[in-house]
Amino acid sequence: MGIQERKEREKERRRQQIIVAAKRVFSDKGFNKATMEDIATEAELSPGTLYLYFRNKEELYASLSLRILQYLLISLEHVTEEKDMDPWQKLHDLMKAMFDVYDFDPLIIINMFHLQSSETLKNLSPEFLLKIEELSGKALGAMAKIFDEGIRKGVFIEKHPVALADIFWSLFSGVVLWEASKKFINQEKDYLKETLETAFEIFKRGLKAGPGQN
Amino acid sequence: MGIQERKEREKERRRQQIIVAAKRVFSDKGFNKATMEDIATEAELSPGTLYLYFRNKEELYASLSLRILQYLLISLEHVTEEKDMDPWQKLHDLMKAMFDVYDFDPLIIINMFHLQSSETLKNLSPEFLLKIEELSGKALGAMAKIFDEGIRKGVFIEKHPVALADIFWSLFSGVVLWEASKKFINQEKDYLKETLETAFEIFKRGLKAGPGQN
Amino acid sequence: MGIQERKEREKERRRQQIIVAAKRVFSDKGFNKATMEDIATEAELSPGTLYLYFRNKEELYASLSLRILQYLLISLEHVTEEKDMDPWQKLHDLMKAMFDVYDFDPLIIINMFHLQSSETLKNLSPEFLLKIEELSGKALGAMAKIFDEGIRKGVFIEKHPVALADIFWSLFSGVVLWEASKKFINQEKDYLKETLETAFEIFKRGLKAGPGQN
Amino acid sequence: MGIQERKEREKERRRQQIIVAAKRVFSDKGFNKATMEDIATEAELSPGTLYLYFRNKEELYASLSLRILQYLLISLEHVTEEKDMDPWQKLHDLMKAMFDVYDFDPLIIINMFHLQSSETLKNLSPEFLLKIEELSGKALGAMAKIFDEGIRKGVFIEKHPVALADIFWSLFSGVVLWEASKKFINQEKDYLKETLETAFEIFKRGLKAGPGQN
DNA sequence: GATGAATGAGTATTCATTCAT
DNA sequence: TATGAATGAATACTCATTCAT
Repeated sequence: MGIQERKEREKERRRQQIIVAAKRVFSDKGFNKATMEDIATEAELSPGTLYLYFRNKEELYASLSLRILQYLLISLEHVTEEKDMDPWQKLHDLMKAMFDVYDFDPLIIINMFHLQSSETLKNLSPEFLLKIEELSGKALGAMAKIFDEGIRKGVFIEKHPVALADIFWSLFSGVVLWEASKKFINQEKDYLKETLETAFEIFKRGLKAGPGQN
Repeated sequence: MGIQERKEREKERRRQQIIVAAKRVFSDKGFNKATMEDIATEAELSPGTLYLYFRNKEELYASLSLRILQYLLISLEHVTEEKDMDPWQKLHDLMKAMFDVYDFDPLIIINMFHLQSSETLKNLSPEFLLKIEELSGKALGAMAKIFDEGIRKGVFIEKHPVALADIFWSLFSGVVLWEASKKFINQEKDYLKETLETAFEIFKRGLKAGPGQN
Repeated sequence: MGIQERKEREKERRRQQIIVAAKRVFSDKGFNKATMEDIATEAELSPGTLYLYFRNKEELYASLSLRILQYLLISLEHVTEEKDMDPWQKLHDLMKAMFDVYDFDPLIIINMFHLQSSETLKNLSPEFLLKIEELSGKALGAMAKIFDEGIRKGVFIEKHPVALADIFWSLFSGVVLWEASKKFINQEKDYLKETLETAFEIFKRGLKAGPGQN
Repeated sequence: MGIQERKEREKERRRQQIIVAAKRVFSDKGFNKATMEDIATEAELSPGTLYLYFRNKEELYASLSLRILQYLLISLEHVTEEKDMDPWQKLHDLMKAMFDVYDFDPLIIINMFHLQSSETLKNLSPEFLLKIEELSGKALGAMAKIFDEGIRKGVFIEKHPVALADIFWSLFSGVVLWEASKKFINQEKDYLKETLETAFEIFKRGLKAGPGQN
């Protein structure tokens, strides 16, 4: 049993080693230009070995996104676990969590949007899609819970909490993606965090219960 | 001269014929899985002919996005041309313009995100990047003008108009992309318009000048 | 008949126009890299027109060599026509003729060796091969005649005149080709004429009747 | 170390296996008509494997020439190594070495002229050009050394030894190329060796120090 | 005759994946 | 387990040639 476990841990270590290498290579070259040999070289392994740990290139790629989803989920659970906290404070923490996620790995966030693109999703194995669905479902659910509380307490605008979660996530990911592409077009400096803060402020203001306006 | 002109028009017709075919094929299979032969077949032309009108596959693909950007720009100019219109009304029209764009070609909007991805942008010819930069610059500029007016008239929150334009665009594109990917994960029905309306409402509320809140 | 003739002359003019353009393009890019469109553009004609005057690319290419062979033949006939001239003087004139040919078009001489390569010869139409055979046969024959005279008069070494002509031509073409390739390898200055002179001098000395040596 | 070495030898064996197949196919079809797939089939390998051993088609082709250059160089070194040998004897051995080279691979000599053509040289990688330059430089140098000795000993005509080496090589290669092309034009029998012998005899006679003649 | 738009066969090269060792 | 040599399917792109005008 101890041996079994040690083996399991060893295997997980290898997976991580590969994922770390893959992250570097994919971020550098993008999905198509990155070759399995590049990744193997970066991981100081042989190409064949990668296939002992990942079914194929697409799945290795998707694993990166899974990892950031897991990180996101943990961050979100920290927020939702808190009982009796003011909804505005929770929202504030949620926003902070998103910054954390971005800081954890800005490039892989971009990759995750690539993953979201229908082209990549089409080519994933059903099991993998299921995992992604599960994780992102949980993450969305955690967000929705926060919004739900705020609505029930009468401090957030009365909208469907799931829709609010969707919008919140869309706003975040939209800003990250847009700022990333702006860099290529205009070669601008990195205004992402400022823009994100403004975006979140507007979202917050718009979320506040009370008379709206047309 | 008449002949010159007719030829020019004929040539443009061919370009459109190819673009329409490419749109179908790319939307169906995604950039990588779509082959030039697929597109040629769809356009009822030979592969070689495609290269008489587009330098390469990437540029053909990018042309689709250029087309939607042009459509967007025209829609926006209709809005900005109106003199003496209430900023809220203009914002309302801007939002309507985005719906128009989406209705014009929902799938090609997805393609535009692929275009925005750094991997694609890296492989585009400088001239093309310039065109994209020019068009998206104009579009952003038109949006920024609307926000600028609202700020100067004291009805919009005092933020940098360019940042507001960025956020508005990010929100729109983020929602479209996210809803598109949700379809793959959850196979949900199409809530996009509802979500977009809610998103816009929140944005509008958050934009209103007056005391904000933390 | 006058019309017929004028047409014929007009047609020949076009052929020459194309040949001149082809010469420039082939010399610049080599056979494979040069495209029919390049040549058409250079000749200020359309690609289709080239095919009204030449069956295909190979034959257009071979026509260039035919032209230099014709030039060579004329030069040689000037030499052989002279009656009662000292064989050494004739040999001297023959060598001068080769310099002329080289000066007439150094690059196309290189092309002629390319033509001689089996790859190109394999792909030529039988009629064309026949023309080449005829012309080069005549040229070789003219040379052989010179050597024959020298042998009969007892001033040249007693060898088969055709073999001597072959060797003379081989020496000339070998030096030209070798010097041309040296330019690519060593980027040396152009020693061709000097080398050619030395080569001819040695040949002449070696040709002299009398006791040889092992 | 034993394993390392065995692998190295195995790799070299593969290279040779490919080169041998390439030689057959190129000789048969010429550079352009020969496809990488042809060669792979001939070598009983897959097309992809060729690229594990040669960067591209041009380099595979050039490798054939490199091989004959190496063979030539070794033959020449056998000659130059001999101390205190009569220059005429050395020249005789040099000529014999050229016959050896021709016998070693008559077809590949033809290929070497294709290699020498500027068109091919233009498309070679700098490293490869360097290798060719080095090898042919050494070979020419070895020849020049023989001529230099003969001149210094007063038995050869007083000309620049490098020029003599150039002429010797030009004569040899010119004869081989010309005889090869004659086969296509006249379908003659193979007089090459005879012609070559005569050519060498003339060269030798012309080389002898003493009064020349105009 | 001249055009030049359209053709479509032809191929070098890449790279994810496999499997004998 | 790990290797890495070998595979071979897959495809963008070119360009000689044709033919309707």
